Amino acid sequence: MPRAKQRTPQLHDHVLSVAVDLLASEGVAGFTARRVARESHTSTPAVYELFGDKAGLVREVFFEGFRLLRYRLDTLGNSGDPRADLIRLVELYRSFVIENSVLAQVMFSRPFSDFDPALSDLAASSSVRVFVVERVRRCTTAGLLHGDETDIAHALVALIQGLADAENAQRLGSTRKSIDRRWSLAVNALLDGLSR
Amino acid sequence: MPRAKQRTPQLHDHVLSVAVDLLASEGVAGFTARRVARESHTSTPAVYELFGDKAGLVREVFFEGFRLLRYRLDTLGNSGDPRADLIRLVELYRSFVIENSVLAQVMFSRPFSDFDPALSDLAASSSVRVFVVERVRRCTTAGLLHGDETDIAHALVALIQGLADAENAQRLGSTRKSIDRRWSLAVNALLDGLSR
DNA sequence: CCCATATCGTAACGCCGTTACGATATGATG
DNA sequence: CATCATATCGTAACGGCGTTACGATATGGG
Repeated sequence: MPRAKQRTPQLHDHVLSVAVDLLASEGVAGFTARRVARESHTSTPAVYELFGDKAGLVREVFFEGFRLLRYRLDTLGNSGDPRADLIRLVELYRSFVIENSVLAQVMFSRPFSDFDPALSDLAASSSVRVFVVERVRRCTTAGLLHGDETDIAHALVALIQGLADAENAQRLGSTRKSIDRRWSLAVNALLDGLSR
Repeated sequence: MPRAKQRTPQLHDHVLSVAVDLLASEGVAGFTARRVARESHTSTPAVYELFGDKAGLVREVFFEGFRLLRYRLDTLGNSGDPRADLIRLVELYRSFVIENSVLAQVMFSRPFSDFDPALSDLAASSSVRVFVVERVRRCTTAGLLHGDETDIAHALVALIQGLADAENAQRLGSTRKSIDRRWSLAVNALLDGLSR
């Protein structure tokens, strides 16, 4: 028998964890398959056997991002005020995108011209939206919002995404105060407009 | 005296025009300095003398994008119904982003890990927002919207951007009908929420 | 002890961004 | 008219990337 295999699922997980860290620390430009391999103390062909190609590596980081966001959302409680809970959902979503800005780029933009999420990959993002839909439904059943929950969730998520992108690109304002004010204005206006 | 210069401002403009076309036709992955040079019937060092580096080339495409968007917006008339005009502004903005999706990526995402728009570059995007602010002001002075015009413009642009990104990524829905419905719901809800 | 073979990493290929540098063209000079 | 100085040009090089062919290697079975 030949030598024991080193390119195991364990190594896969280790490399993926290193990849997520490297992406956060070095940004999109520093994220190369060779670099990930070196940082993981393995060889480049090992990474290619484990992930197929660079797009495959990015895809798994993409999935990991949605998993992390979902974990964060799951910590949200239920205060009995569905609209206040929705506001806190927005704040959590915002803080995730701001704190993990490069990861969020991979999730919501396509900074690597390789990996273009196919429709099947988009299931990851819909798993997060399912969560939002559920919190929206609590508002509609309480009579605080009116309309289709999925449509409302799409609108809310799009607004959050647009605001977060603008904030990340320093397009939303120059002071923390003005940025906060615009977040609050936009989200409250959207919810107000949906409440009648 | 040495030979006549070929790397003139005229060549600069020609290369830029080729670059914009190449970006649209080949996407981010196919957009390389070498390729732009070849397509422009010139040499790679010529492109580098004219634009400094690849980031400089992308930066000029970025500016050109905002110029084109601004031209489109300038075609908007004044119907006497400021809110309806704002809706048409949204539709024009949307169609621009959808029709020029790769160009819009360069304007609003950072698909090239080189070029990171500095604060001075963001003046380009603010020139467009100034236009939006003006149309919002017509609503506020008519009593149709209430609040600071700049804040409202930021909220509206962020929503448009988020919806357009979602639509481009096929995240906003699977049918034209549902996508249109969500655009309409979101924009009208935001304006409704700002109208009191 | 030797061998078959699965597994490994070195090194190659073509492409990229970038630039050094030799080739070249052209007006000025003797 | 021949020579020269020099600004301008494009070829070709360098290192790094994604990707992979292939020779080296380790290890259980005969």
